[in-house]
Amino acid sequence: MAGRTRNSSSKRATLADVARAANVSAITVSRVLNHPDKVSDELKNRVQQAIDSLGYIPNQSASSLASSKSGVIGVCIPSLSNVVFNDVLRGIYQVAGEGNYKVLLVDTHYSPLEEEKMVRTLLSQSPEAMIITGGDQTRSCERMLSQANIPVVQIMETLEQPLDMNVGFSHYQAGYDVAVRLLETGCHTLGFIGARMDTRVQQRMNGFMAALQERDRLDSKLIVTTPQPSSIALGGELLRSVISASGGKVDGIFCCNDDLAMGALFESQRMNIQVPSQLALCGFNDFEASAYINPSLTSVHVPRFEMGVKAAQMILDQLQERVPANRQVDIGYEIVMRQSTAVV
Amino acid sequence: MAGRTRNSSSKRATLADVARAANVSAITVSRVLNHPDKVSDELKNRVQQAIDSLGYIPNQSASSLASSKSGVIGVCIPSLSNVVFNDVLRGIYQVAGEGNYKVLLVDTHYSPLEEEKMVRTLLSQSPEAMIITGGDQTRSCERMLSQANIPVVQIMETLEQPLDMNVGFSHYQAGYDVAVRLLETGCHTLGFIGARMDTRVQQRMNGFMAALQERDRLDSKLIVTTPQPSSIALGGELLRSVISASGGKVDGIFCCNDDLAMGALFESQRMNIQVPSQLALCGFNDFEASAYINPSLTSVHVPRFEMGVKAAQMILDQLQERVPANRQVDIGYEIVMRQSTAVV
DNA sequence: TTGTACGCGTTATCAT
DNA sequence: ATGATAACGCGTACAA
Repeated sequence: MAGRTRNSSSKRATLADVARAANVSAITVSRVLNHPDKVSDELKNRVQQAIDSLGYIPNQSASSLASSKSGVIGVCIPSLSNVVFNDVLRGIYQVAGEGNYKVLLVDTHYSPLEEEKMVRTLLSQSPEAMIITGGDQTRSCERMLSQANIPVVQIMETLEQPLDMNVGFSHYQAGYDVAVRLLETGCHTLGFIGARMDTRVQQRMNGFMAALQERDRLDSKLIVTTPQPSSIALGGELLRSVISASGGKVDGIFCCNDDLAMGALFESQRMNIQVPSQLALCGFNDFEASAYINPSLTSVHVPRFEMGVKAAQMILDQLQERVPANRQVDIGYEIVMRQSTAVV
Repeated sequence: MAGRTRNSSSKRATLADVARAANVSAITVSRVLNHPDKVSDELKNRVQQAIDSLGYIPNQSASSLASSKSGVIGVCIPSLSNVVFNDVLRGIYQVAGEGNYKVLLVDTHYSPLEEEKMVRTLLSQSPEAMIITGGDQTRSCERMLSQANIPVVQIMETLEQPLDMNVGFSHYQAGYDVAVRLLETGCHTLGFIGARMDTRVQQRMNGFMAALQERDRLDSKLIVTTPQPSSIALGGELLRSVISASGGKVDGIFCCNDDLAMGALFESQRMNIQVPSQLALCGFNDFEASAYINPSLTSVHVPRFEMGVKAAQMILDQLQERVPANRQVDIGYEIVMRQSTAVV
């Protein structure tokens, strides 16, 4: 009873309701909405009025079912808290929005099994395309994805064998390059601190270690990692570990991301260790703070927004049958040398 | 032709396909999926095998249409880049996931008009509930929301007249309290820097100014704002503005968020201004870095994750007909005094 | 416990 | 340019 007082408790208007109000057939209403050019101006006006007065909102489920077009792009990222994905998502949302696609976003918590479950959930929404992070899917997940027969873009890293399309860069090469650059600035004893250790962080570490190994500079005691999620606090802890492992001799550290690097920097300040004269620090991802902190932080800049944009564009191109120029894109990166590493 | 080579290009399996393969009726398959307890073990096994071998994934559009249950919660936030929403979203996703709800997330770019459009888009997906930021909706948006007849939670700030449910805190009171605390630490000339200036930032500013006004300490020249999006770089610029507007006399600044505060801190360091002895700084939102930076940053801590959790919980309670204990929750905040403000 | 018939709201197809 | 009819894939209601 009480609930019946507002007419808002009456059922949502349907195409048929609008059609009745406008004295036309349902399909005409549908056309006004989806192919306005195929309807005469007179009917268009009548229908539009009925739509407005009824507050009609199309039922996308019915539309999807009838047209097998959901207008949804599924997106899988490993973590909602990791700021790195903010920019990527922004790029995806921007392009998707422009193309009138909705984004269904899920968080896999860095777990391939959870990813598999989430992909199943996404696929049940009949997405027209998927964007998924990295290449670490379960077999079953890969199978679902390929059976879905929709465009799939794997992002964040370049893959040897993408499921379909791919936008990213080589974390291995980036790590390798960082080692080389740090050596060039005169570092002698290099360490690495890494948290979370997902496949991409591992690649950075592998590249870094390979470069050192090739030059006979690798001391694996100075490679300190933890599966814990990355944080500033952790950066401080890991810094202490490396310093003590090196007996105080480490003079350059590659931090697997800028959180860790900032933590290491703050901790250095507290320990009265001069950066960069006593200790060089290099981060990864180039957060905004890295450029402004004192001393400013050398970091690996990655065009994350552009990566999101590119991924979404490749999908739209594909969906609109414009064949995308490339099915695999290396978006690159740039090591930005700042005050936390010595001038060469 | 080429496209026909993989059987993956054949159509997605349906309930009927599974039913045929398992030699049962469609409804039985549906029951295995949704009410497994109502099916005999034998049939359950047969059906499950058919499901697995066909790689059947339910069509949520059809399900939504038939049951008018979409399993979707719509979420509106004003910005994907603003880190503040990460934690809130994490809370929402966690609780929603546990309740087997999917989240459809949209970004309104701080524009009520875009919000209205996005809400329309969300509603077309027949969400079972909505979470929306703040109370600054257009009339038309409010109407749609109430006509949708679903639980709606407005988050991030406490509202006088919520559309439905509400979780947040008083930004006005927080700003007021900051002024009081800064005065208590011995500041004489207080300024404010604010960016973006959405309604919540305005509330913080209003509260701050009111406290100063009441104590005859308000110098409106020292209230410096810009509609530009907040950033660390901007914090530095705004700091300079306030300092010059005050003729160098400002000795305490409330920054509308931690980005700005960090920018102000970094700039102070470059200008050789001692924090807090010459200048006290207080931020807002208490990012992780604020606790570790040197000097550590006084800031207003807000339980964002908890806010997201609470909002989602209120919705689940409502959807499961457990009447929620409260329809409006003040999640509170805490001013965390650190090194960037003097000890009292 | 299992099945049949029908409807959910929309669009595709084919007519007019 | 407009309309009638039949899907789309699933769940509800009821029947057996």
